Amino acid sequence: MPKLIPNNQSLLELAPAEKHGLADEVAQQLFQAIMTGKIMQGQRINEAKIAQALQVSRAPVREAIMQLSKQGLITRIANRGAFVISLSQRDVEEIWSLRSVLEQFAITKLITHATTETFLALHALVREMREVPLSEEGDQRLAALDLGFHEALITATKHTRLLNAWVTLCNQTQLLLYSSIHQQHDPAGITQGHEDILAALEQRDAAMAYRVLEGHLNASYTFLRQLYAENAIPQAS
Amino acid sequence: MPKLIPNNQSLLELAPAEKHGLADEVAQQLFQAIMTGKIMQGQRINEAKIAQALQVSRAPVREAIMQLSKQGLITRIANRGAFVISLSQRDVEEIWSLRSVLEQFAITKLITHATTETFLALHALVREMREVPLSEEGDQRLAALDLGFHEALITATKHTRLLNAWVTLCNQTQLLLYSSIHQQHDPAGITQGHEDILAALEQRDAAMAYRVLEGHLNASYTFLRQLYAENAIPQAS
DNA sequence: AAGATACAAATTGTCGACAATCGACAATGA
DNA sequence: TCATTGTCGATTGTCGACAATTTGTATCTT
Repeated sequence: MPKLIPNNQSLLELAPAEKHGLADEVAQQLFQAIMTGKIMQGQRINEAKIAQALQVSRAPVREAIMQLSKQGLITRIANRGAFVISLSQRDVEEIWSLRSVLEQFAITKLITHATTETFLALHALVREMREVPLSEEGDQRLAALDLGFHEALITATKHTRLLNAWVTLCNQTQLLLYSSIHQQHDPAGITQGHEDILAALEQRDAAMAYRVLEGHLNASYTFLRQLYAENAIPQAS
Repeated sequence: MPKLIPNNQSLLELAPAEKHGLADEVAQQLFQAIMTGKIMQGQRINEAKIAQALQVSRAPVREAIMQLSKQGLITRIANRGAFVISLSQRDVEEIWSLRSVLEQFAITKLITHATTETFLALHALVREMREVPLSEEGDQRLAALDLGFHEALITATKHTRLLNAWVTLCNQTQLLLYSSIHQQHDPAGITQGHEDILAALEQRDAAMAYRVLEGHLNASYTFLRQLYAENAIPQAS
């Protein structure tokens, strides 16, 4: 795959460890294209065109499409092709409600099992968030760090199935945030929310942690709901 | 695909609506082979051999393998092939803990949103369970109905992401039950558990429903733990 | 004998070509 | 005019062959 952008680092380290050669590179390219909005929600993905654009055969493209389908970003319909998922308001409700459940479960586990290394890592993330400048790129970075903090929570539980389920939701969350919103609604509030969650965890205060997490997630959810009300979520097809 | 068993009905109706021709048939065959223990836990899956056995090319076999990988039954490692998942005691703990979380979430939703049709369907399932005879086939059937009841709970929420996440866990649960256990440990207890859950739901008694569900899941979990202690879970490689 | 190296076999990854399928649109008939 | 049917083009599904990678084995070296 000669062409293409050299920038292959994913903002979050959610990339699977498995590497299937070309297919993975294609998958990353598609991933980026979807996340940055180059391929819009609901848009069809043509195997042949992608293959030609990336100078590979259709086989790795098919593989990449199936990978992304596994990650919840693409829907495949038999004999009709692959489409970037298109998220309705109802989908957003599903995503946030399930995320809430999964993250509460993570907190339950961490309340009793969190180690000092976990806290160290989380503190580092919070610190990093504070130093993000207030610009458009900064907001993008902040959104990534936001999800990164939540991912760190999930990862710390060392519950692989929990992580898998969550990552799917995370990808769909990212799709919403990256592709449509280029402006964070309350940077300080997000960072503060993380600090509160972390504090509650360190004090082993489950009830407090639940409450803060709930509020934290609800904030972004209501923000998105409003965007839908304003028809600010672009979609194709 | 000329050969192969005509019996294609899945016990549970978990088969995806998408049909990719040969690939789906191969997937079903593999699914059955894994579930019935013809292919053991941890065993490698050779694309060429499957292709030859089923008289198809490797392409649909690869597709089928990826489908099953998406469903959590197969692990793919780059350049090394696909393997049936092999479940350790820790994995079982993960599966049951996450199932518990997801099903509790389902119950939470149903407490407020369950319709009369939902209750009708659940009652029918319970009734069916009572009529299952006490034989080895009966036990297999009972295990299927058991999961079917839980699936009905999840489906009733109409939360597609919840269902997706749960189905993956359900497949892995089935793998354990079908492939290794041919004897139910407490048929009456299981049926009773379902009745209790249903009753609690109809009375809109959330606390009771949680308690019963928790106990119901814990019973099968401790049963499986014991099987592990007795080394009764066969695995290859 | 233990370890490293080079080769051979087996298996997956990729390719280009062909077949099957679906959707759109034109032709046909009432 | 509307509904039905048939054809065409575009796209996905399948195939067999080849390339790349890994694994196992035999050989060589110390």
